[in-house]
Amino acid sequence: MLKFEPIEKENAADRIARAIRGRIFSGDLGPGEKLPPERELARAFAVNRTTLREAIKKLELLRLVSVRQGDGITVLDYRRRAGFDLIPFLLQSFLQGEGRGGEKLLADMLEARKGVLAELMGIAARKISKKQVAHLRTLLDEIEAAGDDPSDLVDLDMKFHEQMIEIADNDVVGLAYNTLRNLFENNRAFFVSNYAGRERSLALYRGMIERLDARDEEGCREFYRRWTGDMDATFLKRLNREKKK
Amino acid sequence: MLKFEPIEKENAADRIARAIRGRIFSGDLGPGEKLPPERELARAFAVNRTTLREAIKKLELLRLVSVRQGDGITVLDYRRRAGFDLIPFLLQSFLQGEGRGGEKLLADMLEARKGVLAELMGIAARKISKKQVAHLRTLLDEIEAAGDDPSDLVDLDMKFHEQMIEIADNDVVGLAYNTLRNLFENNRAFFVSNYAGRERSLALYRGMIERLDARDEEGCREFYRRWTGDMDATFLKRLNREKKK
DNA sequence: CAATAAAATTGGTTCAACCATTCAACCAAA
DNA sequence: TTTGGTTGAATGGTTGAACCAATTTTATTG
Repeated sequence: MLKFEPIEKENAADRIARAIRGRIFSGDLGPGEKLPPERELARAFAVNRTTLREAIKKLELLRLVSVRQGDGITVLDYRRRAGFDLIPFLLQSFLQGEGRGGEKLLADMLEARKGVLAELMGIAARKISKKQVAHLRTLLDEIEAAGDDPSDLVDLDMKFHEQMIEIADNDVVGLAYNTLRNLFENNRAFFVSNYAGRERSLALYRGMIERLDARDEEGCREFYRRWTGDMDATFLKRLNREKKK
Repeated sequence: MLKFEPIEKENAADRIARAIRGRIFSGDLGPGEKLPPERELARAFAVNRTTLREAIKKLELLRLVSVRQGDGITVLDYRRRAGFDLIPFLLQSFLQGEGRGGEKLLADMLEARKGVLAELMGIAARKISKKQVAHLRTLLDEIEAAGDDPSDLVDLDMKFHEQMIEIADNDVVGLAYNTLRNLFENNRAFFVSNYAGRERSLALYRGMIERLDARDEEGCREFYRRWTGDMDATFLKRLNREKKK
C-alpha cells in the first residue's frame, strides 16, 4: 500500500518567518542590524500588522531577533544566542540553497550527531536489561528480513535508534533526539537518498547489540563513534563529488 | 561593585504560557487532551484573545501543543515531541515545585550534560592549536588567582567552557551549548549554591589542558566524563540529603 | 555644555468583525 | 450497506483601527 505522510500547512506568519530566517542565515541580515518597523514590514509583506507580529514572535522565540518597545527589531547573532532546536531550520535553509557555508554546517551536524548518539549508546549500555537485548535481536531479524528499499531501511534504522532511546531512559537525551528526529523528518528525502546501505547498517546493529549485551559502555560509545564516523566521511565525500559536477 | 543582570519582563502572555506549561509538566493536562477554545481561554485568563494567542504560540513553538484551525488546541506528548530547548523550562518548573519526578529529571540532565560536554572536549582536542592551549593556560592562571566567591568561580567555569566551545569550532555543538547556557542563566542561583568547590574545578582544568595539549581525544572525553560524573554524584547526594530534612 | 522637556518613533495591547478550515451530522447515489 | 457530497456549527486565522507605553531623538532652557 502507498504510504502517505500528513501534509504540513504553512500559514502567512510561517512564510514570513521563513523568509526573514533565510535572510539571516544567508548573512544578508547580520547581527546588530535593525529590521524595518513593524508597520512598514507589514506593508512590505502585504499582511496585517498582527500577522506580521506573529511571524516576528517566532523569530524571537528562536532567538534570531530581539524586540524592544520603542527601539525596534534587532537581528541577533544566532550562532551565539539560538538553541539546539534551530538546527532543523538551518538545514532546511541550506538544502534550499539559501544558506552560506552549508558544507561546514553539514559536517558540524554529523560530528554532533555522532557524539550525541554515541553518548546515547553508552547510557543505554549501563541500563539495558536482558529482555531489552532480546527485543533488539528480534528487531535485527526484522531488518535482516527486509528488502533493499532505502526508504524502508531508513525507517528501520530510525526504529533501532528509537528503541535505544527507550532503553537509555533519559528524558533529556530523548528531547535532544526529538530535535534530530525532527531534522530527519523535515528533510527525509535528503537522508533517504544518502543512505549508506544495508550491509553497513547491519554491521553496526550487530556490533552494538553484542556490546550492549556485555554492558560495555565504553565499547558501545567507541564502536558507534567509529562506525558512524566512517559513514559520515563517506557521506561528505559523496556530497563533495556531486557538488563538483 | 554590585553586579546586576538585565531584568526580564514577564508580560501577560508569558505568565499565561507558564501557567499552562506547568499544568502540562505536572501531568494535569495530558497528551491528546483539548484545551478550551481561544475565546474561552481568553475570557478565563481575563486577557484579550490576541494576547492569549501569543501565549499559545509560545507553547506551540516548544511543541507542547498543536494548534489546528477548525479543530482546536491539543496537548502533545512533550517527552516525544518537544526539542532540546524545552529543558530550561522543565528545570524552571521543577525548581518552582510544579513538576513531577524532578529528581529523575535532574539526574537525566546531569547525565546528558556530562555527555555533551565530554563530546565537546573530544572535538576540541582534535582541533586545538598551540596558541589556544596557551590561552587556556592564562585563563587557568586567572582562576588560580581568583578568590573563593562561588559566584565568581562559576563565572570563570563558564568562561572555561565558552573557550572550549570556541576551540571546538562546531556550530551545532555551539547551539546545544547555548541552550545549556540559557539553562544556567535562568537558574543561576541554583547552580551557584551547588557549586562543587574551587579545588575540584582546578583539578579538572589542569587535567583537561594537559590532555588537550597532547591532543588526546579519547583521554579528554574520559577524563571529563569521570570528573564531572563524580561531581554530579556528589551534587545529587547533597540534594537528596537536603530533601530529607 | 548639561540637564530637562517635548516630540517623534516604535513596539504592546485591546477590541470587534469577518475569513478559512475542520469536524460531525446528515443526505443521496451506487 | 457503503461511499461520496452537503451543510452548519465550532474554532482558529486575519484584518483594521485605535490607543497605550517605552525608547530615542530633538528642541529648549539654564
